[in-house]
Amino acid sequence: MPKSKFELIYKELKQKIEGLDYKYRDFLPSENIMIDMFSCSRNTIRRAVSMLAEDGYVQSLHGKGVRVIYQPVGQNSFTIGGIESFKESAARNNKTPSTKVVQFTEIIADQRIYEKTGFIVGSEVYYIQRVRYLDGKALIFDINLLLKAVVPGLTKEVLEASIYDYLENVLGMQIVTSKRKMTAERATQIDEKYLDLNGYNFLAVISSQTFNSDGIMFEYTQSRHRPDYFCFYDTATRKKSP
Amino acid sequence: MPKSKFELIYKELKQKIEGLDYKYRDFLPSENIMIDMFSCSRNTIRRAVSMLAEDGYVQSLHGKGVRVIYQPVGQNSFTIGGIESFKESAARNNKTPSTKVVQFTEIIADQRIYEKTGFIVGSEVYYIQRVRYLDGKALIFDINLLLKAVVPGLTKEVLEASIYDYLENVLGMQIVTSKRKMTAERATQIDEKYLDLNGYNFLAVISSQTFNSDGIMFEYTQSRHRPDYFCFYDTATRKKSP
DNA sequence: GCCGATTTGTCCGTATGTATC
DNA sequence: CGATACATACGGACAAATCGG
Repeated sequence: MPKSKFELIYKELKQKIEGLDYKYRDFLPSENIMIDMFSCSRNTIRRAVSMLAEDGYVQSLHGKGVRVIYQPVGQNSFTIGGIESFKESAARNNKTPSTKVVQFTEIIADQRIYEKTGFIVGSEVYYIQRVRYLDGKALIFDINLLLKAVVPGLTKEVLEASIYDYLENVLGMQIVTSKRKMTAERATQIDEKYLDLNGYNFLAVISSQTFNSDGIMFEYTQSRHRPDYFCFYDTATRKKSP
Repeated sequence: MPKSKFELIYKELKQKIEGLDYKYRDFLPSENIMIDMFSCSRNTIRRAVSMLAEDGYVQSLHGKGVRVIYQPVGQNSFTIGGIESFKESAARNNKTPSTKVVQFTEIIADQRIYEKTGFIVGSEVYYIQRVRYLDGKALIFDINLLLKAVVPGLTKEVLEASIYDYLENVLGMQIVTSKRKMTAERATQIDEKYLDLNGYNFLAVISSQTFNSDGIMFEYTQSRHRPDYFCFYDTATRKKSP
């Protein structure tokens, strides 16, 4: 099942940039040249390039060309992309991840919950608290609220494994958009109870709403990370005026 | 000077969503209808809609329509994506901002600075430390490194006002892309010395690299925020596969 | 400073594919 | 099945910025 053309071009250019075929401050070949290289229309090239720009790999300069602004990462410089998921960061560091469910009940969303999560008042939701471990260290405290109507038959076993796998592979749901909010907060008594805080009295917190392919918000998650195991990346392009 | 067509359409749709003409879970008019509404081509509509999707305002559903996923927010917004200066964000929140320069020297980038900031070794850079006040409270500690070659004639007076104003309005420079990294860190002695921490012993930290319209990274900033005055928003759209 | 070549930016029209209902 | 809606792709036209002669 081949991907669409613009994705293939995007991927190829991205690999060439990461592989330093195109280096920091280089220009990409011009659009007309790439049209021949990839035998496609100009729009298709432009689409691939604009995706690279969103990723912070390149920057288009009117009348001049498309310049590479990607720099290979040292450990402290900037990588690309959003949040590193629990699973991904575990894999990258060769750590063994595990999960413990400490709370699993059902509640009805009231006004207070609506303001905090965005769930419409009266919705039946699952309320879940989980602790995430890396190599035996309790580093992340996760609070999940899931719309019961959208996620029927949720069990503790699923939660111990991966909600995400269950939604995609078992229920066939596609997750499309996710809105996130980053803050830094003082550790609560709950955090201290469950996490291995190693002297820290504060946490990096990501709160997020997730929308499925029906455009319905079905999940609210708050993920509370020990700060030394957390990092969040982003690329912004300036817009003309509000 | 009128903006481009897709921007006007984007803006109008955005306002209608914010004004609740199109509400959460509504569908936008179909593309064909909007083609008539705005008398334009399909591509132009699609471009405006995809920008709204990037902002987390709508979500396109193949074969069904474009659904609104915007919900009006509570009071605490700092930035909803995009690059925004301290002054701009203060103005938007109706606060009175001020700035004090506590350090302003020149240095040469060495290997250590390169790894931390991305400045090429040997570059001459200005090194600046500033304290930012909102309504008289010292809330943000900013460290700026600016490429001297790109920002000649920088003075303390400029720093007290706004670097971005100077760059954009005086030097006519356009800021295009910014890569950011968010972490939570323990407060240092410097932070404690200059900031009004109100009992907090940690900070929300944004480190960012900024690129100008020549595609050159000319600025590295680390912005250290008191956590209760900090919030960072982001919207992610799921990509198919790696 | 002007002109022309090159390059990216905006916009249009059309055709075809695919998902939903 | 057909109608509707979004997704991908193509090709062409003109504008705007840049650069070299």
